[in-house]
Amino acid sequence: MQKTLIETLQAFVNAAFERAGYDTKFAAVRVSDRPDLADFQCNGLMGVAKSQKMNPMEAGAAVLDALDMEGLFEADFVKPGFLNFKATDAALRALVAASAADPRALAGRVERQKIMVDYGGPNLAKEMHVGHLRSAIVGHGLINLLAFAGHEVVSDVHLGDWGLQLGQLITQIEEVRPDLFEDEVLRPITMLDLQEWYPAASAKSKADEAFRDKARIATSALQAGDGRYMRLWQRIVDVSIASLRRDYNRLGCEFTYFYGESRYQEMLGPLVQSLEDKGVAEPSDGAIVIHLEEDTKLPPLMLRNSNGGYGYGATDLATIVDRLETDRPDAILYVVDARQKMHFQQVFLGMEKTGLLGDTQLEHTAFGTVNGTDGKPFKTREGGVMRLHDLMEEMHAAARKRLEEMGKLEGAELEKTAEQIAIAAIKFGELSHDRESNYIFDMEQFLQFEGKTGPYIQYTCVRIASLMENARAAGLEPSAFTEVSDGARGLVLTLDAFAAKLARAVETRKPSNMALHVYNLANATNSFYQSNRVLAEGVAPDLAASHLGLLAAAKGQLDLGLTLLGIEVPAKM
RNA sequence: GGACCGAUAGCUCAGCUGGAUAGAGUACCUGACUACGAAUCAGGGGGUCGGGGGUUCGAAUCCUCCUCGGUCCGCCA
Repeated sequence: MQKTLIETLQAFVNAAFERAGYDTKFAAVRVSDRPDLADFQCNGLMGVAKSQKMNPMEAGAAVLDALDMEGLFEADFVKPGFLNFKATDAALRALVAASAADPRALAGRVERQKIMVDYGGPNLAKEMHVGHLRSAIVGHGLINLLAFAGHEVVSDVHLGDWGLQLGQLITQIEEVRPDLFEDEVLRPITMLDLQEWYPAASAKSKADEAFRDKARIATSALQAGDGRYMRLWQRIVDVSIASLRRDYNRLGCEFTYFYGESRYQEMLGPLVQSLEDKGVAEPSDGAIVIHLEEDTKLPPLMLRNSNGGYGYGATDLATIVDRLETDRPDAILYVVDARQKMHFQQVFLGMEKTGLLGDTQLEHTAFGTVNGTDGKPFKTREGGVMRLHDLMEEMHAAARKRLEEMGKLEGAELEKTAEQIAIAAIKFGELSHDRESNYIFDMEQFLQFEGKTGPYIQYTCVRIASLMENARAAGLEPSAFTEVSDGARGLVLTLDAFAAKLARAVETRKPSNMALHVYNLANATNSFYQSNRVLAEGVAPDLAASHLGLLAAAKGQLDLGLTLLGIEVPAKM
């Protein structure tokens, strides 16, 4: 593994701080926010001065004196107490050489863990809509990043295929389409049907108490394994999963397991019973709950309601127990809406109290809600939710239109590329936002392919690839990067930041760190490309080959970064 | 009533453990295509970082109060 410039520099600075007798906690080196003055900076000397009650200038002089950077950096100590560093040409050349040889060379390694990512989490009988994008895209990006960083990753979609919602749906079908229960006339059920029945059932359940009771009874009957209900349920499952898989495939989301809540049904009774026997769970108002600590101010975790039905508190515990037994993960990440924060606090605390958890870490990798331009949860102009399928179609059509205008592609190739661009726009639009904050979904902005977008980054890759081809045709091949110019400096330093951004993305579970890095890299690449001609009159072959060498390194990292985000790079666009 | 999250340019968002002139994109204005691909690049205008107080040599960042949003608060998931 090749060390990055900043890692190398950090080691030098740490050593100097030690030699000067200062705590290395003050030695942190960062990318300079004043690129006109320096590549990297260390601000810790003012902290040293404070803690040692001395003048920062003295501390700076001491560190400067103790600093040995083997000719790779130049140091400068300025006014209030900033230690500025500039990488030498030799250091920049070495960095590009390593990155060009293998874009993965700069990435650091983590202590390998087995991490389970629970993402997706769609409910049956509902088609996916834009609200499902975040879990799908953030979750999938996270899987790629975690695996690339060296973790062993397994994933599970954790379908909402059980519980009252299904009881409601079945009750609704009983009322409007009793014929569907007759096995001999197996009429097909479509997503369109479910799309109609499900919201109706949900609304009726809120308004109509009699319906609600029937739905509860139906739920219990289903959970008890009633034959008629189970056969209907299975048909709903089949049609729903086909629809879900279609959308997930199109987004490129992969799952180790496509399990649902129903899988744990058999475990619920015995689990709750055993917890009751152990004294962890106890009766409360006719229900069975786990009381959480008083000082947490959390309500108790409900395991079984007063009707004898099991809720998702029990299901979530059973799911964890099952995962601990079968996969033995070191950590389970729940890529789930932030609105469920309290629920996960309850589940995690409840799980601890069972004594079954061991060393496994449970994390709620929460994300904010998707709002419309009015700041309220996203709705289309017609007031409904936008189907994910429709969003993808609209994006595809916009990309197709653009490609037709460009006139470089046609036929099947054009369609394939339009799809790659559409998915890139959607994914980057999602991934460039911090997952924890809410964000505003604006179709106008999604349809934008210029500026800070996925297609912009793809376009950068396509152009560099095209340049490489032209150069080869002209008899020019990339060589080692030797000609360090001011224009190249920014690009090299951006290449250097990859490892730190990757590490941060993995630590914080935020793919946005990588998304923004890839954008910065594309930006730096375009900037360099624009002002450093390769194939032009009067450009010396050595200089051109050196430029190509740098661009090759940039292209390698762009491709890698996009792959990690789950974004494909078209050959042409 | 309790708890959590948020408020940064007209709009959409970055800003890592407090640091040197608060950054992008978009929109607006200007310049660069007989093209190494203009889905690009270069430049310009635009900000009392929601408000008050505090800590500090130094605050968008930490503490506190207030205002305004959003979310959650035992038998839905």
